Amino acid sequence: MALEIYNVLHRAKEPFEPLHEGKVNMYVCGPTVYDHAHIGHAKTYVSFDVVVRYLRYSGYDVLYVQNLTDVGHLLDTGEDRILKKARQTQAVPMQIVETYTRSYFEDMDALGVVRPDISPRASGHIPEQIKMIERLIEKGHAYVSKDGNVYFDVTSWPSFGKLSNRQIEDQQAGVREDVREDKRHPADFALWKIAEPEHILRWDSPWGVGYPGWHIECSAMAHKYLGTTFDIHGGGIDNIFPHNECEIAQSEAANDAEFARYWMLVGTLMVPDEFGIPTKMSKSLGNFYTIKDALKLHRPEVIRMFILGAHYRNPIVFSEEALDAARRGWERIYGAVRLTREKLRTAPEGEAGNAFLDTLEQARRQFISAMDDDFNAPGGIAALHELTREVNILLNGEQPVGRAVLEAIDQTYRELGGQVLGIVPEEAESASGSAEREEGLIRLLIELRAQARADKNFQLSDLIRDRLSELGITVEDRPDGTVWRIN
RNA sequence: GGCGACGUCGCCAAGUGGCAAGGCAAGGGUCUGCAAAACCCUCACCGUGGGUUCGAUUCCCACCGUCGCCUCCA
Repeated sequence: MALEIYNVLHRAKEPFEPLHEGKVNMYVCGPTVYDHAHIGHAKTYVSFDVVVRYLRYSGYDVLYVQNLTDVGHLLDTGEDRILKKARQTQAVPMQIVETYTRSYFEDMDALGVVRPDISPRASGHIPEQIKMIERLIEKGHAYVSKDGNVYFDVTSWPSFGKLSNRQIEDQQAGVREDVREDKRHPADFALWKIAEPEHILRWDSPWGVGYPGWHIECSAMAHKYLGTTFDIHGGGIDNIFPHNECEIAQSEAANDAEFARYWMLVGTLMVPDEFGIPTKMSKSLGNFYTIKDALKLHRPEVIRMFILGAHYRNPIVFSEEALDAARRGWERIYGAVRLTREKLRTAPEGEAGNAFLDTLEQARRQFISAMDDDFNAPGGIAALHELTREVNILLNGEQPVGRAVLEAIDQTYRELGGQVLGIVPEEAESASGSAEREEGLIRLLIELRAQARADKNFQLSDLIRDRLSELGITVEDRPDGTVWRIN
């Protein structure tokens, strides 16, 4: 079966057929860089990371663009998020942007999220945005208000609302309307705003000194780097309205062409509130848990395992217990990988045990069939778990296993668990000078302990094991020797 | 009020018109000097009520419940 994607645009799974064979152009809405990223962001970007990795694994040439919003994203009060943070910390706006952009990449790198090919910033694409706004005005889809702001005229675009299936007249008009608004229709949205004196993030434009609306950046930058029509647009489901909807309307109105062909939206990460009711994790609610904090307690692979344990479209509820369960499941898989690599150190040459290659092939097929089904990562992980049982049986059994088979096992884990899902580390632990020395010392202690065990001096052998355990090193005795790992 | 998603074993979570993956936890074994790990065994009739069908957890309707969005949020 070939790849199918659930297209939010049509609320159905559809065979994936890129515009240009073998090539995928993809855009994902990135973060607003005014604070550290939290694990809700991790869910979205790890999810799309796996999408990109799997597409590449499947042989597609992917161009992945993910923007950074650094201007125009306003608060209820009308204040720009970036400016507010700058005022609070007595910094200039671009310092804030730089600080949190670096923080964002630091977190994503730590989580093993492959960087987008292009990470365009809104503030770096003001001319492109102005140009698009001009086109919209020319075509009669936007107007300059009496206060000098430019708005998109939703009544000029009948298909407005097609992604979220909303009829503008059905919405409760004025629910959160700004009383100062000078729009023709409550649903009209800002393309360009005239800057108040204190609004120092400002640019010249045909309509006066001001700044772009939030939505126009994605349309302008997607157009610049991916063309008028591209394959996949991704983001969090919480931005389906108004943001994604506005992107579609203004892009299709300006370019006379379909915007994105497949829309993929990721379910929200929730966190229990004080009463235990799941609530969306968000910066504004203040109930967020930063990626940096999560990484202090958990390995990146475990955080990925937690996120990928549910299908990307579904919401997940965050808790330490859930992360803990993910950790145990991950340890099971990684334990088999480690055992494989340990055996590889001393494996005999040859094809012994090569009947196992069928099992590997079957696991790969199962994995691919899950991932081809709208990137069903939980199904992919299940395939890995089932493989892991077979690997454990093989490696703990009596039959000799040759190097060829061990290498094939390792390779399967590297590709499916490493390359695609990013939950299997490349190498055990890094081999820096001090790490090598540490490893040597641990092996020395294990040798001494083996001697103590041979002498039935269990008091000493247990002492060594206990003291190593206190240092975070677990020792396991196997029939063919002792293995160890750092917790 | 409108739009959308969801409700599957103690917990997490896939899935299918024809006897319900996987993980965690739990109980019982095997192995071990003792552990640990691993392996084996045990552990669900799919929110409620209707309907369609030879047959529904899977399709349709209603209801109950939960969440998201309705111009701050990945």
